[in-house]
Amino acid sequence: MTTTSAPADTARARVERAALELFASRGFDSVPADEVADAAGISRRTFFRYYPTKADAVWGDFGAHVARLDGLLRAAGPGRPVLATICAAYAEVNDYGDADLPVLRQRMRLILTEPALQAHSQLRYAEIDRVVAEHVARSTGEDPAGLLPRLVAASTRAAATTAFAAWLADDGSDLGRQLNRAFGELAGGFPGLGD
Amino acid sequence: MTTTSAPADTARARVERAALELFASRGFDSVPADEVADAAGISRRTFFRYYPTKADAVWGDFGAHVARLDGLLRAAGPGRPVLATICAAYAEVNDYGDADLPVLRQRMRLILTEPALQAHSQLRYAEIDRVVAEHVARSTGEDPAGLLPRLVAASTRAAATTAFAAWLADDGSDLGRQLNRAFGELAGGFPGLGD
DNA sequence: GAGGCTAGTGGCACCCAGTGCCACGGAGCA
DNA sequence: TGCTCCGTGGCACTGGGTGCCACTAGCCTC
Repeated sequence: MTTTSAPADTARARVERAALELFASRGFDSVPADEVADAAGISRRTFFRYYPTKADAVWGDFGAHVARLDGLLRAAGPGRPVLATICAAYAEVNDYGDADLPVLRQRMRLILTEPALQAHSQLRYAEIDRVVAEHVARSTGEDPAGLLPRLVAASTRAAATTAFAAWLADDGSDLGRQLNRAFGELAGGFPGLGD
Repeated sequence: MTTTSAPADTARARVERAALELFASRGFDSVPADEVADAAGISRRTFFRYYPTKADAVWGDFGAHVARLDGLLRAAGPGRPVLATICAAYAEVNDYGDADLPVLRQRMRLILTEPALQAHSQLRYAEIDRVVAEHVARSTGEDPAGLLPRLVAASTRAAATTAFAAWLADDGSDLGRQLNRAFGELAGGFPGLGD
């Protein structure tokens, strides 16, 4: 869940790199925003102009990420199997080159383990859920605020984050494979649980 | 998701009531902790001894809630259908008398709509997920940190919060019924989506 | 009953996230 | 040269959260 691999030595990118590095080595709560700003060569005030909260610096250009997901879902159009489409879209949006994987791991490790970032993530996930729920609504003709679209959005997102956690816990594994496994279980209604 | 109906005019309970009332009427961010403390007749310092964060005041005694869920799941024991057990446990833990429903609505409306509380909720949900994942692990003999237990915990929780949202949006509806609907869809693997 | 221990409380000072306001400086243009 | 405009930095302020200390009420012991 990040931006492209464009090296781009913009101030924004420097902030993001400094944030990941500092937070990963010393913990999110132990590094004041001032220090990240210093490391990136800007003032604290400017830091908060680039990223509205300290947590946002970890997420990079997440808006573009959501927009990309939205584009893929809209492109898939209705009529195709919904869960499979969502899974494929998640996989494609999170398909990074080998060079970018370490950064992705660092980012996701922070987001999944640091409590403050874990909390913040809910707000970001809500953006994803909105986009996914709209796709389900388009596919089924329901109201995006109805139970089914919301439920599909929330549980596919649960599948995605679980896949991320599993990928993170296993150094050798492939993210796409974990996503497929998780979505497979979900789509099957969890067979083997005895219901 | 709250404590029992015990009226209990303890300072803790007064804080909780004042918090719900003030936050509901003026918004979570617009009410400083000082004011909640004042309204409950205690100092700001003492407020933060009762509740470690301002957000926690909204949740009441959530630890007891989680403990109750854990107890129900352990009591159900392995061998029973897992999703059905989880659904029943969620339903039972959230089965309030008519007198307490308005408070529950107020609480859940805050948690589901106020961004700061939405973010904070993730930390609370993590406690639930832990308990549910352990139950799945007991039932299947897997590692609680494995993909399936985590996935079941995350997606059942997604079902539960979605059910809450639907219940909240529809004044007349019954929470238990919404939970059953959501869990039914989940357990069926979302038929009718064309996968 | 006096002294002492303890738990709950309040006050104070501090750190830090985030924000509004203003001042500065450089780029572009007339 | 003067103008505007934009990005930046500094400053001060609000508010969440915490560590520290002082006070008090109860309770226990001698």
